[in-house]
Amino acid sequence: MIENDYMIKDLGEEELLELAELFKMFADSTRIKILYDLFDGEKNVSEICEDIEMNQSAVSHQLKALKTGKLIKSRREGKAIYYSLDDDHVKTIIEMGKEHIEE
Amino acid sequence: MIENDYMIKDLGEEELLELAELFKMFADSTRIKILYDLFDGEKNVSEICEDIEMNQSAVSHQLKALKTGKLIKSRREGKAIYYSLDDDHVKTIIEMGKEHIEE
DNA sequence: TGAACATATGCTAATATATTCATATGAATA
DNA sequence: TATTCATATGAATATATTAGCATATGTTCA
Repeated sequence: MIENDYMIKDLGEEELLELAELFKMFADSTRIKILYDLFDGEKNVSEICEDIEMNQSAVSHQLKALKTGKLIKSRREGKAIYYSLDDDHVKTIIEMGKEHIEE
Repeated sequence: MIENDYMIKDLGEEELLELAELFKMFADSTRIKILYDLFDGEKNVSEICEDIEMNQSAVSHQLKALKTGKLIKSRREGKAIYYSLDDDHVKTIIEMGKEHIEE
């Protein structure tokens, strides 16, 4: 075993840092509202703003964070840009969280 | 449907806020190291400090956060206090995150 | 090409969060 | 009961994060 002390199992320090980064994406109310809003499917920025009742700038900033975090993807259609979930795990992770708080 | 716009599905605003709070617990490297350390089972504060290489005060502060968030529980044994995971979902949630980053 | 629309982005102020230090608490034992 | 060991806690500081404003970019269409 040529691992660090607390890496006896599967995850090393780097992976744990990556995990923390991932969970940060879910750890903000604006971002989780956006993600949850996209459970429905693709939506453009204006739709998202209306749905979650946040202004365009705040939403755009968080969309960027989510995209950087690879949780959503985008495509342009004319003037609008449509966002959608980029990973099945997003739903699963939120579902797990949901089960936790429901107890 | 007497719900808000973006509450068409199962989760309302309050629950989404709660979810964000929950994911905050996993969104810090010190906390996730602690949680992962406890995958092994019960450990006291000193052991955790050694395992994750953080000083006692920082660890204690984060243990308190995790306990307030109901993710861990504690019991005293003499001078030492032993912490352990308080919920099966903790493992599941981390596992889901792990699967995400492994792709 | 220039106005109008949709979205992105740089900057800033407000706020939140984590770590550290110093010290307090609580339990064991000499 | 005084000391030591294990842990918790309050305060201060450093750092990160967020939202909002102003403006830039890219697209459509008259």
